[in-house]
Amino acid sequence: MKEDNNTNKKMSKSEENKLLKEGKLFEAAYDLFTSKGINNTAISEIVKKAGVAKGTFYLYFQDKYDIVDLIVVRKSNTILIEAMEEVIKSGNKGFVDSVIMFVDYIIEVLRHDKKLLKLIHKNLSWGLFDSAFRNIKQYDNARRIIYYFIDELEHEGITKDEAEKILFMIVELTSAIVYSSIILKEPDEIQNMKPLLYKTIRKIIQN
Amino acid sequence: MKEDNNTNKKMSKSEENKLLKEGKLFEAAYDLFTSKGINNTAISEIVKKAGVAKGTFYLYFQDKYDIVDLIVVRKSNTILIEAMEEVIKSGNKGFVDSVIMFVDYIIEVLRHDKKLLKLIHKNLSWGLFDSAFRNIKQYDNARRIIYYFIDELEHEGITKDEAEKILFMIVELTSAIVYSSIILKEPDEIQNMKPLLYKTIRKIIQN
Amino acid sequence: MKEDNNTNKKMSKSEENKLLKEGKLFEAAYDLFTSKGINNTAISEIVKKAGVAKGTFYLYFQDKYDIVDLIVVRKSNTILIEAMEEVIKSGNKGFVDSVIMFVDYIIEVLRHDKKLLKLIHKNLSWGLFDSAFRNIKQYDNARRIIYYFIDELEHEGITKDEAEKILFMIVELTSAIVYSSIILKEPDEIQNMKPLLYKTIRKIIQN
Amino acid sequence: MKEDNNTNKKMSKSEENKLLKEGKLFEAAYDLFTSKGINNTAISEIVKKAGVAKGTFYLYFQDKYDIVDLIVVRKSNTILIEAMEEVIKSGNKGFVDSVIMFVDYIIEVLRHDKKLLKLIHKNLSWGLFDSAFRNIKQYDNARRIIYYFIDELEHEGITKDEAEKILFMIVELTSAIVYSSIILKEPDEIQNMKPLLYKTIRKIIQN
DNA sequence: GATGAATGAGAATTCATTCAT
DNA sequence: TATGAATGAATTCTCATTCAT
Repeated sequence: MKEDNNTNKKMSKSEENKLLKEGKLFEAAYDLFTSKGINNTAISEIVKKAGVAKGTFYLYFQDKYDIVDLIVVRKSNTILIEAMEEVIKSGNKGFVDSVIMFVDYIIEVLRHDKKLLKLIHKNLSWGLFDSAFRNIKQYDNARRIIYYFIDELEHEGITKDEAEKILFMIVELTSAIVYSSIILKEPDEIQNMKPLLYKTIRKIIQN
Repeated sequence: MKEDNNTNKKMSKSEENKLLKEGKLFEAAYDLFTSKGINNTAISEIVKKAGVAKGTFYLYFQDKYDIVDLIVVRKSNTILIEAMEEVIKSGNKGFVDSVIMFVDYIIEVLRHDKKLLKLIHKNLSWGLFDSAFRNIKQYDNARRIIYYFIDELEHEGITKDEAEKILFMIVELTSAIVYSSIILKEPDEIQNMKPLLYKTIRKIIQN
Repeated sequence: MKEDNNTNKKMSKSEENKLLKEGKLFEAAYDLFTSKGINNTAISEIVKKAGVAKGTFYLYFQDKYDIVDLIVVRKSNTILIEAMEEVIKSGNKGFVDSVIMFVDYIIEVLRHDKKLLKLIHKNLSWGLFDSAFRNIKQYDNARRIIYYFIDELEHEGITKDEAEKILFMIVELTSAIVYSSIILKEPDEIQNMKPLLYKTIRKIIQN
Repeated sequence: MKEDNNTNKKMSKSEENKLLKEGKLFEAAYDLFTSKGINNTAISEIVKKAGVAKGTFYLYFQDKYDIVDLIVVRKSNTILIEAMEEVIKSGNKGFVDSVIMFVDYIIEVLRHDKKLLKLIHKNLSWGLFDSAFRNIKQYDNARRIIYYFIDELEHEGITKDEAEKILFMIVELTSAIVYSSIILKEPDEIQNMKPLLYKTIRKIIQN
C-alpha cells in the first residue's frame, strides 16, 4: 500500500529522478555556457556532459535559450539573497551604507566568478529579471529585497516612481562598471573604480 | 611607388570598383543586421542583397563579425562627430551644459533609430571603440572629442585619470538608460528618464 | 468473480473503460488525421487529445498505420451500409438504377466531408478493404452488399468472374473521379462529372 | 581566349559539371525511391549514393518532394512520348484503335517496371502533370499528344469540354486498373483485365 | 580581382517505442 | 491495465569557407 504517496516529505522515486536529471542538465549547461560561451555550446554537448539522452533535454527545456534564462535568473536570485543576508547580518548602519554594502557584496562575488559575470551580463535583461521575480513564487525573496530598497528611498522623501528609477540607475551603473572593469579592465581595475562608483551612488541617492 | 595614389580626383577603375563593392556589402549588411538581427543574417544573404559573389565578401572582410564591428564603429563615429558639431554650433555654454547637450543629441538620434540603437548596444564594447579610435586614422575626430572632454574635466581640477573614469561612467550610464528606456520602456520612457539622468550627470561631474 | 460478464447489458468496469479509451483514441486520431494529415500527426498528439498516456496507445494499436487502417475501414463500412439502406428504402427500381443511386449516395457523402474523402482516397486500398470485409465479423453487412451486386450482375448473364471485375472497375472509376473532381476540381466540378460518370457506368454494366 | 564560350554546342566545364551532379542526384534518388520508398529514403542516403556532399542536394532541389515531383514528371513524359511514337510508327488504324494501342504500350512499360509504377501511382496527381506540361517547355511533346487526342475526339462529334472529360476518365480508369492489377493482383492479373478495360474504353469513346 | 558551385561538419529537433512503476 | 519519463537514432537543413575557373 502506497499510503505515503501524498505526503510532502517523501517524493516518489520518479519525481526524485526527474529533479536529478533536470539538475544534471542545469549543471552541465552552466559549466559549458560559462566556459565555452552559449553560442559555442551545442545541446548535444550538454546532454553528453549531463549523461542523459538528447530527447531528455527537450523534456525539461524548450531550447537552449530557455535554459540560459533559467540559469541567469536562478543565479542572480541566489546572489541577491546572499547579499541581503550579508547586509542584515552586519546590523543597521543607515540606508546608504547598506546599499553600498549590498552592491559591494555582489561585486565581490562577481569579481571571483568572472564566468558567471559574463553570462549574467550578456543575458540578464531587466525584463527577464522582472518577469521572473514578479511571477515565480520561488523568487519571492529577491522581490522583497527590491521592494525594501524602494520603501527605504520613499522614507528619504522620494516618490515611489523616482525611487524605482534611482534603483534602476544604480543597478545599471554598477552592472556596466562591474562588467567593464572586471572583464575588460577598462577603464581601470574594479578596485580602482569602486571609490568613484560608491561616491556616485551616494550622490544619486542623497538629494 | 604608387604615384597616382596622391591625386584626390582620380582613382583607377579597379579602385573605384573596389570601394563600390565594399560599400554595397556594407549597406546590405547594415540593412540586414538591423532588420533581422546579426545571428539571423547569413553571409549568403548579404552578398545576394549586395549583388556580388559569395567569394567577394571574403575579399573585403574576414567574417560576419568583422563587418559588424566596422558598422558599429563607423556609425558611432558619425554620431559622435555630429553631436560635437551640434555642441560647437550652439556656442559656448559652460562645460556641464555642453556635456548634457552632447548626450542629449546622441539620445535623440538613437531614439529615432531604434534598430541602430539595438545594433550598437549589443555590439559596441568599450574595447572595440577604444582600439578603433586609437589606431585608425579615419577616427581622428572622434578621438579628439574624447580628449576634449578629458581636458575640460582636468580644468575643473580633476586628475586625468579620474577624468577618464568619469567620462566612462557617464557613457555607460547613458548607454544603459538609453537602451533600456527606448527599447524596453523600462523603467520608464526615455523622456521621463532624461531629467534624472541629466541631474545625475551634473552630480557626477560637479564635485 | 466478474459475474456480470455474460450479460449483454452490463459490462465490467474495466471493459467499459477499455472501450472508452479505445474510442477516445479513435476519435482523436480521426480528427487529427483529417485536419493535419497522417504524416504530420504524432502519436504523442493523439494521446494528448485523447487524454490518455502514451503507453496506452500501444495497448490498443500496433502503430499509427494500424489505427489509420481501422479508421478507413470503419468509416467506409458505415458509408456503404448507409448507401445500401438508402437504396433499399427507395424501393425496387431495377439493378442499374440501384447501382447509380448507390454510387450517388456515396458521392454526396464524400462531397460534404472532404477531409474524410482525402483520408479514404489516400489510404483505402482494395486489399485492405477486401481483407477486412472477408475476415472481420463486424463487416458482415458490407460484404453482403458486395455479394448482392455480384449476384445481380450474374442474373444479367455475366459470369461471376466478369461480374467482380465490372464491380471493381465501377468502384475504381468512381473513386478516381470523386477524388479528382471534389478535391482538385479537375477536370471539372463533381456535379458536371456525374452525367458522364453515370452514363459510363450504365455502359459498363449493360452489355 | 575563351571564344567559344557563347556557342550552344560547347558548355563550360562548370556547366557540364552542374548537369553531371544534378543527374547523379536524380539517378540516386530514383533508385532509392523505387527500391525503398520515398518515406524510407533519407537525403543523406541520396547524396551518399550520388557521391556528392549533403549541401549539394539543396543546391539543386528544395527538398525531397521537389525531386520526387521532378522524377515523376520526367518519367511520365518519357513514357507518353514513347507510346505516341509507337502509335505513329504503326501507321493509321483509326482513332479508337490508336488510343487502345497507346494505352497498351503504357501498360506494358509499367508491367515491366513495377517500381516506377508504384512511384508514379502514388505521386502523379493530375495537377502536377498539368502544371508541368503547361508551363515547362521541355514537356512540349507530351502536351501535344494530349491535344491530339482531344482534337480527334472532337472530330467524332464530341464537344471539347466533353472530350477532355472522356480523356480524363480513360486515364484514371487505366491508371487504377494498372496499379491494382499489376501491384496487388486484384481483382485479377493485368492480362486478364485488359479485355474488359479495352472494351470499356471503346464504349466510353464511341457514342 | 571576381565568381559561385561545392563542401560537409554540425546544429536543432522529433518521435516511435520501451519499461519500470 | 495504465502510466509517462526516458531514450537515442534519425532526419532535415544551414552556412561559413574554399578554390578552380
